[in-house]
Amino acid sequence: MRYWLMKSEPSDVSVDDVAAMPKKTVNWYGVRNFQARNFMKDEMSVGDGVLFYHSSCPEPGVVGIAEVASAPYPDPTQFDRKSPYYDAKSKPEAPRWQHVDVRLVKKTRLLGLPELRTIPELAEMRVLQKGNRLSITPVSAAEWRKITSLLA
DNA sequence: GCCAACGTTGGC
DNA sequence: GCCAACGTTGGC
Repeated sequence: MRYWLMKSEPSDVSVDDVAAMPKKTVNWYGVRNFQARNFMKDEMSVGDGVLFYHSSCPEPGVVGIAEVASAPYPDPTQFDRKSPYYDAKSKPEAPRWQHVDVRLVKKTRLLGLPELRTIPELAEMRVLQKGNRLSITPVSAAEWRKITSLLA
């Protein structure tokens, strides 16, 4: 059992959007960074804990608790010529981009970036480091416990 | 809109 | 394999 923080732009897929989806589940499409992809492809397991994070918005921060809900499989947007995530270099017989499904367990209050920065136990979190851009980052068990306790 | 950080591309 | 140029991310 591992823990992850996954960023989504709410203008694309917000926590409320996921709450409204069948089974509160969304396929985590659009990741086009190899490091983030490798976390989904190689390191995630069904049932892993996920912090649902809103980025590139007026109030960035954690807005929900979710879980990994599938094994990795090819992101369909890579083959969709109309999608902004279309990748001409990816072939169906050798897909470049694998992703997982994510199921929202519960929407929480906003635990905003400024508040996250005030919590000493979270000082090492990847998402709080300067220059961090990675859209999926590992979260330690201690960080997970701290954050979920604040959101309980 | 700005800009720091950093991943990717492509010439050599 | 190096590295400059370029594009993107994402907070402010």
